[in-house]
Amino acid sequence: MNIAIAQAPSTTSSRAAMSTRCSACSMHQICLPTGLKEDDMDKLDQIIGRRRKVARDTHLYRVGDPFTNLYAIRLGHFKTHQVNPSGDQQVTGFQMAGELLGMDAISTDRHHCDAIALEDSEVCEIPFSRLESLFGDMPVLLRHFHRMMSQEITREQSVMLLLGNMRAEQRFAAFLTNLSSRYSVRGYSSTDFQLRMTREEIGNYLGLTIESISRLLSKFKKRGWIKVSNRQVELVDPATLKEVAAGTKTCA
Amino acid sequence: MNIAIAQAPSTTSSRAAMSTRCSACSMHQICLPTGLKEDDMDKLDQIIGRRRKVARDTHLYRVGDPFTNLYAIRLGHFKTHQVNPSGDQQVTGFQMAGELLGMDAISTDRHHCDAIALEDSEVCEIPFSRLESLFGDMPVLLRHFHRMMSQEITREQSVMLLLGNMRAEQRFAAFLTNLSSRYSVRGYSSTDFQLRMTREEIGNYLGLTIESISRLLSKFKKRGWIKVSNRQVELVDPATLKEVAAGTKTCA
DNA sequence: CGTTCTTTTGATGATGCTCAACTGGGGTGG
DNA sequence: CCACCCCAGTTGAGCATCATCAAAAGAACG
Repeated sequence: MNIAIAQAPSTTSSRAAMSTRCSACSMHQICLPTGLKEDDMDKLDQIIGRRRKVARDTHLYRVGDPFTNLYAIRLGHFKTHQVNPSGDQQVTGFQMAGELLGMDAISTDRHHCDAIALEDSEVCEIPFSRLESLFGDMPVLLRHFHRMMSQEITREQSVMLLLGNMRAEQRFAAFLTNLSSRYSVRGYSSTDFQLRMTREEIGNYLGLTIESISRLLSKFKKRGWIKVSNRQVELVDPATLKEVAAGTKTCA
Repeated sequence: MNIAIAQAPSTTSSRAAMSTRCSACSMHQICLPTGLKEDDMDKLDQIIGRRRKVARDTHLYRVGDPFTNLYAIRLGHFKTHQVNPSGDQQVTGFQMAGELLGMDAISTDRHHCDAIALEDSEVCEIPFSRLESLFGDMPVLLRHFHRMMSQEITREQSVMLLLGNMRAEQRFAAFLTNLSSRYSVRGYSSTDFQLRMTREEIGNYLGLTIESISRLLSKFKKRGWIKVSNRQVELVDPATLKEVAAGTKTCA
């Protein structure tokens, strides 16, 4: 709960435009420009104002902030969370490179959640009104934008399934499996990765307590399904984890 | 779980185009054509192939069905649910007139959930590819479409908050309050309405059992917050219900 | 090397589930 | 018209899962 607001002297330099272009970005096969031809990608490049650094534990935006930009993650990891009237939070997602942040703000022109960097990260700032002005001439871009919004809807539906129907160990197995496949798509190891989030954040996301997460880690480790050392995780038996996630196998 | 597949002889007639137009529809202030001028609304009308009746307990679409249409609800109520590999379901939402169904299918061109009518209903079939062809010339339509997708994302986020953080009574109060405000927007009573869904469906949606729902109804009734007779509900003390939903008040 | 924060582990308890029996309304058929 | 059935819903008793509380151990950091 200790959100460091430290970002002091780097602010100006961090907002300076970096010369990186979509076509040179390793995420362009996943991110917004997917499917675009060279010249269309250039047009998109031109409206992307700046690449912005976001230091670990700092906010990219907060609930209530006016909505002007979508953000594409170039590098790093984020979490988003909602806050309800009585003050407790719900982590609604963990986002990684190539994913889009801020789509929930379109409906009301204000952000509905907080987005916070889990590590030092970089995002591309996409002014939404300028993006809209491109849609008329670039149906491919529009199409892919719709796919990304739709994908977000689908993702949230699976979280609803997870929170509404699954037991603790099933949720956690699903969580690990999900991370695994997302890293795999990005060309990283699907079996070895660092958890960028604390146990508390994982627990919050999965509707469980930090203690439960800790116990689940120990249990899975004892079963020989994973190896854990601090934040470093190795999925020793991904197949079994998938079965547990699917509910076809219980660890009694 | 008994899904009647009866719809036999009415099929052909039910799919016949009805002459109802967006401009004449009571939902056009809420639904897709929101904000459109007369002539733009006409263009939209022209691509909406048919108004289709969907009998109670029948599917509008199923998981895996190819995606060709979005559906705007003209009349009636629907539920959507997901099914996971081990066969159990999660109701992901209850939809009413003016709301859009099928947006989760855009990303993969296949439906990700089942949509089922809770009562005899009517939908407008919106061929998505034809809708896309309108976007170029009708920025207002595109804008509102984005708002509706974004709204769906926000809605699901609040369900995540509900499932992840709230106690049973809080969830149920939030559920009633949500229905109340949606009916209010549509010009119906915000305090008197029929539940179109079974206790089981409510429970599934809220991550609770049918027995819990029943007990909560009794408890709220005993407290004098609501009146219940079968599916008919009256919110006697909506203010308190909102407090309970917000978590500022517990019923110890 | 001490301080602080995160994580682990244990003991206890409450919330909501499971199982079971019962109630009541609506439809059907004798 | 009444008896019956069937299904949705209600209510109760016992129990499991996971939360809560507490304490100790381990990592991170100056």
